[in-house]
Amino acid sequence: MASNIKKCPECGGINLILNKDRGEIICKDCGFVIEEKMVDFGQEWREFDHDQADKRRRTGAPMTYTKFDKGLGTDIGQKGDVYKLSGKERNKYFRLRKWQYRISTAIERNLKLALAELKRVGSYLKLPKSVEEESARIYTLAVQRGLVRGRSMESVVSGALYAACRRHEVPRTLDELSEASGIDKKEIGRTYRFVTRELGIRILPSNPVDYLPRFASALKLSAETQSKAVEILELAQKHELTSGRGPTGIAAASLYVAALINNEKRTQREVADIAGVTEVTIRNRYKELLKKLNLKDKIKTKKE
DNA sequence: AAGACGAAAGTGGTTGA
DNA sequence: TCAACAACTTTCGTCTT
Repeated sequence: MASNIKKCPECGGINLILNKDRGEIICKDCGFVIEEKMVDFGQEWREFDHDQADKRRRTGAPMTYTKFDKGLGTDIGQKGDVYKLSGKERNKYFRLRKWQYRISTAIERNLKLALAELKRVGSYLKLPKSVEEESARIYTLAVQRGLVRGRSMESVVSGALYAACRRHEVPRTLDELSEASGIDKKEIGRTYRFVTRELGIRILPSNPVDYLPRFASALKLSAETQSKAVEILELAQKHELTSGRGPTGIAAASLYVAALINNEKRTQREVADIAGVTEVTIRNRYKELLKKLNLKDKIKTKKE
């Protein structure tokens, strides 16, 4: 705690004065300006009771796409002032209310359902909040563009989630999403492509490296093996072994090789199951890795 | 006996005419 | 729109440890 007390660097005094108006901290003893041009993040008003708080606060709850109206609901009022108006004006209000109701219910009812589903799948896959937000945004856009028509709501939700995962570099495989949402893998892939194309969302081809940590921990591999796998992967990318191949296959093969080198052998079967590819694919990638990267010697020396 | 390896045939998706 | 094609899977038989 003692180290937390600020001392004046000039004279060593501890009588520092915070001058909020000027944004400065000044040493009372020697007048040295320790910090200046500070930004005051506090509120500049005071609240003594709830009424005053309501009046003085200028912000509300944080805005979020995971609420169907981004957390900012506004209705055309029903009670109070309306009844002070008469005749025409009052009817106008009622008409507006009716229209707002009609417009909003169609889209919002859909959004409410979809976002509930989105959260369910998201939490099942243990996705970070940022990804949920992103996919909610994508879904909202899709609904507004009428892209859901003719497709099941669930599949579009899954597609949005998949896209969001990719963009945030926490890729989940289509299989995982399929399992979590109960939607056919092909269907998710289709809507994913459709939605991203229509919305002009640019997705980088997913990087095998992003899969490594998850696979590695699922296989209970050591951190060294994991970083070894990253090394191998980078080498592989230099030799252009990665383009055109499925990223999961490459990631799996790198892990498999890395495990061999570090004497943490896993069977091809185990690695394949977790990565969601077959042994054959791992074998093919594995073969290529050995050939191009001259890793054969390394494995042998370890074995001996 | 289990795991690794390889060949052959099948599948879904992309591409180019 | 259709055929060719590459990547990946499935299946199955053989080899190694």
